[in-house]
Amino acid sequence: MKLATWNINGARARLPNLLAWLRAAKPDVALLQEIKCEDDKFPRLEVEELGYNIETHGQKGFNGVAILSKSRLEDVERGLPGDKDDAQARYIEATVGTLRVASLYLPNGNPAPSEKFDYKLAWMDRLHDRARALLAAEAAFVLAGDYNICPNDRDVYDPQAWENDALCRPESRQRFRKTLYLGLIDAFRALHPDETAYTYWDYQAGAWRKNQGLRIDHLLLSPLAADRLNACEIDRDVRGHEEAGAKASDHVPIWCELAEKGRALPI
DNA sequence: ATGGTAGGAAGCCTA
Repeated sequence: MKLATWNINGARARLPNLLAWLRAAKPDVALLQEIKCEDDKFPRLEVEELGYNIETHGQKGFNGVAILSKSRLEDVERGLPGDKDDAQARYIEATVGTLRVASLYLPNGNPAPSEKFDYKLAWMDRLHDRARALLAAEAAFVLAGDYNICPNDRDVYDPQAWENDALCRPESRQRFRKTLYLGLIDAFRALHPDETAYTYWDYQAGAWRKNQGLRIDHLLLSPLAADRLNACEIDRDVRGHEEAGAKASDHVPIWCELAEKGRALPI
C-alpha cells in the first residue's frame, strides 16, 4: 500500500492541486494537514468522487487534519491524548486494515522561547506518550505529518541561520530523537541516509527558486510497519505546480510504500 | 536585504 502525507495549506484554496495529485500519485492513504476549515466545509464530494473515504478533524481558519483512504477507516480518534483543554485540531488517528495511522500537525513553536514554544514541547511529550502506548499494544502504525522539526543540520539549507528557530532548537530535536529511540524509524532517512532533501520551501524571498528548503514532514514507522517498508520518496515537483490558477502549497507530499504483509528478513 | 508571500478571517493572525 502507498501511504502519503501532505500539508496542503488550505483544503479549499488547494482543491485543484489536491485532486490533480490524488489522480497522479494514487495513494491508498493520504494524510493531510492544515486543511484550515471546519469539518462541514471540507470539499468532501470532490474527493469522494476519486474513491476516498474521508475523516477530518478541522477547526475554523487554522490547523485541521484529515485522513483519506480508499479502504474503510475504523476506530477514528480525534485529538492527541494528554490534555483535555487543548482545543487545537492537530491530530487524528484511524485504523486501515491492520495498520494504525495518524495525521499530525505538530505546533510550529516560534518564537523560542515563548508560550508557543512551551506548547510545542508539551505536545511532543504527549506524542511520545501516544507512540509508547501504541508500541505497548504491539500495533503496526505510522505517525506522519508536518512535524515542524528539522531532525539534523542536513535537513536545513542554512543550519546556522536556523539554529535558534523552534524547528531546529536542541529542545525540539531532543524530543524528536526521544520518540525515535522508542524504536520508531524515520522512513525517508532510513532509506536515504546521506541525501539532502526537503519537503518545505517558504513562499517568501524566492526560497523555492533558490532551493532554500527544510525537511520537516516525516513518516515515523513502528517496527512492524518498518518491516514492510519498500520505498519512501518526496514528490518534490509538486512545489512548482499551479493547478487551475491555484498556487502550490509551501509543502510537498512525502510517501512510503508498505508491503501488504510482513516480509521475511533478508538474512 | 530585518524584507519577502500566502490563506482565512474580517479591519490581523499564523506560518
